[in-house]
Amino acid sequence: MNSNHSAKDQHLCEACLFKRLSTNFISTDDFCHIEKHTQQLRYKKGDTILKQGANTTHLVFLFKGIVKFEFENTNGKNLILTVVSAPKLLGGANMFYKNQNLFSICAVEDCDVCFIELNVFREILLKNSRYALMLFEKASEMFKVSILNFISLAHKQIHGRIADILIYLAESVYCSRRFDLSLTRKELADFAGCSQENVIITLSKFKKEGIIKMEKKDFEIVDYDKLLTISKIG
Amino acid sequence: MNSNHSAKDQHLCEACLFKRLSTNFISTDDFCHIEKHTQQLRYKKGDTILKQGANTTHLVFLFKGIVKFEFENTNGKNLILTVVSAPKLLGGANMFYKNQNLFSICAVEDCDVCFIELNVFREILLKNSRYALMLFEKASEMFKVSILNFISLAHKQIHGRIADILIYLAESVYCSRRFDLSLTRKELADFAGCSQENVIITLSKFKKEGIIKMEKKDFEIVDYDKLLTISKIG
DNA sequence: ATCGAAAACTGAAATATTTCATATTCACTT
DNA sequence: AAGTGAATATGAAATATTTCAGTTTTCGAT
Repeated sequence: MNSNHSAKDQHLCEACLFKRLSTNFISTDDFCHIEKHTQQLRYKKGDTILKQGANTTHLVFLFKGIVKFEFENTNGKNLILTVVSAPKLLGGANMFYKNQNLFSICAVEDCDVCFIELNVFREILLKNSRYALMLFEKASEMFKVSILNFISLAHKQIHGRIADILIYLAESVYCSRRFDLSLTRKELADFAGCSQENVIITLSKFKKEGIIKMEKKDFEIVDYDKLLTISKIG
Repeated sequence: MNSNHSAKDQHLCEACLFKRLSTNFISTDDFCHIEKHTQQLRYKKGDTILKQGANTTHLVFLFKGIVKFEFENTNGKNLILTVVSAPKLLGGANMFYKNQNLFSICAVEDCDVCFIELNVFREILLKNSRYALMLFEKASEMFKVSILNFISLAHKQIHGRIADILIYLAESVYCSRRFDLSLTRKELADFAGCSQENVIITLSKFKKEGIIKMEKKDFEIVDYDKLLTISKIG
């Protein structure tokens, strides 16, 4: 089932955003060292990129595609912690903690990623504290997003939570009020922490009230302000 | 109402855990530099130590007492993100992010804390990357706890959430199965993300079933295994 | 010691959410 | 082109949770 294979048409590191960002902080030599211990891979929609419970040995730079962070419960229930789109450095939360992956990272769209060896990366961080601090700021930013998700989940009802998710997807994942949703209704439910049926009912309601247009996977936020209001009142 | 005052009987830095931990990684000179830019303060139960929305200018080392991390919503609802007891370095999440406090930190027991100037601390981190990475690891650990809270909240019902909270308090805050709870029932509700009444009903149920003993603020976990089971099935 | 405000508690009604049963559509394989 | 399983959709019943109204208890300030 795991259909990744070394990408034939390798993206050149020259064009890579991560390289451009990094070489503002570290020497070209240091980046080359990272590059030597990096493997480029391609994943199909549905593939698992990092598996919950496995040892954290690599950092992942997502340079194309969309992934979900998914926590699988012992009783089979899933929870999606967040959804992010390229370009993004993944594993920030665990980046500096030698341990097991807290959650899985799965492709919800075809993805191209680079696997960077963590121990090599750590060496570079030790040599370049300014770089380390910059990356930690980025990780803190991700932490912030998680906290806000957490808050939404904790004291909003379904309408507010679904509104939050639609806003988040439009703002931070698809960067457009109209998008072709990569997630199933079930995955939306895992994201909102509710039942599938409740997602469907709520989306239908938003559609009836003219807040969104929705045709299968094709979504468009029509009344953004109303969505913000729903988010606010919870 | 803010009843903090410079502690008369200052704790000596010599005895401080934070100093002992730090000087494993940085020079005594560097630690003295931190010390010079540190202020020791005492807070009463109920006082706010760091205010949500204020600029993050200091790191806080809590060396005595218990605090809650509280997010205040626009519509007046509160959410407690976590509760931690001394000794602990607070502000790890925002530590390397020059910004506003995402949430308030309030004393739920009388607290003694040291305020450390963030810009001074940053300098030291830049000079001592090994120290920085060690602190990142600690911050990541806190992040992990938040994620697990988040998961509990997201797909457990009240029984499971209250069980989780009791386990957490016993294990990580009071370090004993019997404890004098510093939080009100309302605060427990803010922690569990539910109504006050629901907390009371659930605790009464646990008491009736012989899982806990509870007399006012005096709590004791009697049947720890049953609590674990409840936590597991959600 | 007393007063008043805040906290703890209880039961009933209202509301939100899940579960279950069933139908339809969609995507994909043969 | 037909068949299969997954995804989407809908309504009703069961369950969980909140809200409300009212009572008792606790705790700190005077």
